[in-house]
Amino acid sequence: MAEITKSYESRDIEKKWYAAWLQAKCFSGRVQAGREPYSIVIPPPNVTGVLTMGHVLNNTIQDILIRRARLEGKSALWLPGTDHAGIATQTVVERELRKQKQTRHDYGREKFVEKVWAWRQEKGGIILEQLRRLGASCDWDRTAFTMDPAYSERVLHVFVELFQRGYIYRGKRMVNWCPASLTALSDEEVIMKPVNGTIYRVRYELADRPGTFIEVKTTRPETIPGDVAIAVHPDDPRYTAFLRKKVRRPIGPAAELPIIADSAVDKEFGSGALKITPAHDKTDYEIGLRHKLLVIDVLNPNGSLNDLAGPELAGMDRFAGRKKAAELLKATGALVAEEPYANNVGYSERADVPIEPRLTEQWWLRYPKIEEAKAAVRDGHIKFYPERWAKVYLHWLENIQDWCISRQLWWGHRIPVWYRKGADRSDPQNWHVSVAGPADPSNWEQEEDVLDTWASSWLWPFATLGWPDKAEMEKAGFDYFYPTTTLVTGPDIIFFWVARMIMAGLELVAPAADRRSQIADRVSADAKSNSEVRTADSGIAAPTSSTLSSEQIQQRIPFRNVYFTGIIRDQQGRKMSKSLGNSPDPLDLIDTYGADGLRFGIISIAPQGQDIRFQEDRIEGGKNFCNKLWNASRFRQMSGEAGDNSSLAAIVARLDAGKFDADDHAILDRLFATTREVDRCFAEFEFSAAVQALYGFFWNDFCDWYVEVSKSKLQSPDTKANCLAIQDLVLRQTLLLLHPFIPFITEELWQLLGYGAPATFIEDAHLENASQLASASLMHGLVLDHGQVATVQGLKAFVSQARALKAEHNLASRRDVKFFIITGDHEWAVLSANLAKLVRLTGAAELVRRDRVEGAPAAVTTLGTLYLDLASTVDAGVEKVRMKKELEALAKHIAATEARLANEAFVRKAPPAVLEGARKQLAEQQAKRGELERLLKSLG
RNA sequence: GGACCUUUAGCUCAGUUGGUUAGAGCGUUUCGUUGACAUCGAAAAGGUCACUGGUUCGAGUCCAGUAAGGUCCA
Repeated sequence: MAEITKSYESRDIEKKWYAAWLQAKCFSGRVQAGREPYSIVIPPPNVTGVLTMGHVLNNTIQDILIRRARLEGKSALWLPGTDHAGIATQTVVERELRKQKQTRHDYGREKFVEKVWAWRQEKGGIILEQLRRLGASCDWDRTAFTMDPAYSERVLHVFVELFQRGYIYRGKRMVNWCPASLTALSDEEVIMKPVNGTIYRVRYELADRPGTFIEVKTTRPETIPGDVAIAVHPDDPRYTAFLRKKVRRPIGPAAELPIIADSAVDKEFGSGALKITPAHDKTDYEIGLRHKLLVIDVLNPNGSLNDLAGPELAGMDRFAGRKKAAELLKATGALVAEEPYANNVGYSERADVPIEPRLTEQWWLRYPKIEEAKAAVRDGHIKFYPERWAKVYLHWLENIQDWCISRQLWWGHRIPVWYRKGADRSDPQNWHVSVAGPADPSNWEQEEDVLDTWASSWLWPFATLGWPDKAEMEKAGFDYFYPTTTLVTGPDIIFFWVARMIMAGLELVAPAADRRSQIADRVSADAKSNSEVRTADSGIAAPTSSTLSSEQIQQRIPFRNVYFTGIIRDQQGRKMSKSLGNSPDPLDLIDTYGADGLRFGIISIAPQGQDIRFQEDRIEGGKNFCNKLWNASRFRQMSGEAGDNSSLAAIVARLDAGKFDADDHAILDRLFATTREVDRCFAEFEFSAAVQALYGFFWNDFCDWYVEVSKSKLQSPDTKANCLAIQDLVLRQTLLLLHPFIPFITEELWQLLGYGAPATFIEDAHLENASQLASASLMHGLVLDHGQVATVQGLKAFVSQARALKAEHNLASRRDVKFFIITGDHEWAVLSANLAKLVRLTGAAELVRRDRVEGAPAAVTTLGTLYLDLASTVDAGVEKVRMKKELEALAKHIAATEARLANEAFVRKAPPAVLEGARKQLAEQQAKRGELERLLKSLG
């Protein structure tokens, strides 16, 4: 067996083991009869993405779950991939073209898309490579991409299917238009931002009564050329006389605008009159519809003003146009005032420019299975961690709006709709909707728009598992792995992705049982539908008009648990972002601290459901922990020959129950308790608590105490073998418990210490839970004495007080000091049974029982009064001050405890255990006070 | 305007159904290289648990309100 080197060097070890795992196909998700499946689909990062701290956290958690599942004997699948990120990717490639003074139009659609593919081949998906550095144990052979031919076909199938089911329609409606990306956006892609702007008070002159005006307030004077009316509330007495009169449009092409009454007008806002510009405001558009008003669009798609805005404004950018419009209004005397105004403006999420409400033809989706989607979460078929996100989710579903799924982009899934050439596109008679396209393509032209990226990734959990093709599903193990077990993602995409996947699964996925009955149904029915996707062998669920049953919901949902991570912030609490440059590069962190160090560090600062303030020193702490683990293993290796380490049973067989002392009982008791605690943490998705429990156990209980007492036990041939067996038992279990968190170092140490069968990996071992551990040891006659934990606590406190006594007298480095102790027979029995360890741990020459000690510094412990043999050098004055201080603190505690016990209500109502505890405490405190007082007196 | 979250040591955070003297890591001070580890060890200092009121024998923990900061939705 190779020797463990003095310090842990992560780099080579990580490389070595990742390659070995890949070679052995450790990560491939296989259907294994008799094993419970555990599956996760990765939230597909953008193909343009690079690894951020958010990815590190998110993917580390997924890897932890997957690796733990493997150790528990489950058959685990972690399915990786990327999405094509329509706008982002197209923008990246267009930016490159712009450097050569070219646009996508110089290439044309087909050539441009080829260019994007070329970019993707060369540079896309870097992030998947980076995940390997982190140790992610994804089944890379299954790597999916939303633009893969097979995946694309599934996306189009779904479009056709939902179209046929009546969920998809085409319509001219107001959309959120991004003037930078030149495409429509869904409501979710619009971010409301508070903006400090200006509001303009503008007066419109009545056409038939010059000199009389009606005043409105607007933040957008550049749209006045698009005004078609002035609206007031029908019940507003100020304006009754004005109804049906006309005003002159103050700028832009001359026109007379009717004054109309509509109850949508807010009487309280401004003067109570509203200018109506149907092309550029959603409310105005609706008012316009009600009053059959014209729509005058004065903007070009890129946000500049067009000819309809009039010669003074035409060609100007909308913001320049706003200023110019204000000047024009001023010049004509129509501008009453400009006032500062704070309001919320919608911004494009990707391009970060204000969006324009714009009337365009788009494809819309009416969401399917909304009620079932609510029930799935409300009734606990899908569990959210932390739970509170369920409220956010349900609230969104309560107020859900149709989804604009078309995008005016070239990179994406082109909508599978063809229009008859030269015919009216708004008439469905002239449409052909299918995946394959029309039989006579020369008579048709395909829809130019592509689908929203989320309209492909909402199928991710099942489209990556071969759905809906029966043969592909079989190959991918669909019936075994679906519904997936857990989804790990950020709460920022709860609407974008999580909710939509749930609805998609509920509408579209036919689980095995359903598929069988569907086939039966279709055989009996005379197959009227000749739809290409409705084959009896398809995984697509048949359309249902009735509400899904609870059982159907359980089978169709895409995942059972959703874990929402926190958001990683910088020291000032700001979100980490590329533009702020406040995000460390995870790869640098891996270079500095190791992948394990980074993983351990990030998990230790990520409590469930809370945002995380990033601290590099915690990552350093992760590295230090790895080093500690390394060196404790090294100590084990240097302490003596490895016995039979090849299995838990072999190690347990080496335990000798007759040789157990208090420390042996206590460390195993703590090991079992820690195993239980980590179990609980996994059940409740509390990863940072698990890491803390493991850290505390390993560093404090094992290294600081058990390894130290081992140094005495190993000196004696009588206790050595048992002590080494205990160390092996603890190290073996600790490595298993830690492996999901820090996979590389645990694999290396597992191998170096010989805990596995030859040519196996740590993941081939089975992780025993606490009761399995206990029964394994019971088989060898070992019954753990829980009471010894308290004995060891007493010994620890004793050592600590002895050390403090030395430190207070500046003796930390001296080992020749002698301790005396005055104590009872029972206490002395405990002390003498552990004497060699105690002498070593306190750094003393010896510890001697005495009946009397005079004038020496002392400490009162539960095991007796401890004296430092320094009678000649001690400063009685300083000692007295120290003891008086201690007595003061003690007096306070005694008073508090006495008060509690004097309270009749407490004695009557408190549970017996609490009462007993308080009495015992009081007795101990009083005894200690008595002893301290005696010591003080003896100092004179 | 609605919903949710946060407020505990100098900093970043734990604190599970209320129950001994509220914990950890980092930082700070002092001491220490004795054969696992200086990526370490020992000791110490450091907290009116945001505020006010309530429930209770007992509140960091439960309830109500207030304040400050943050997130999402409209």
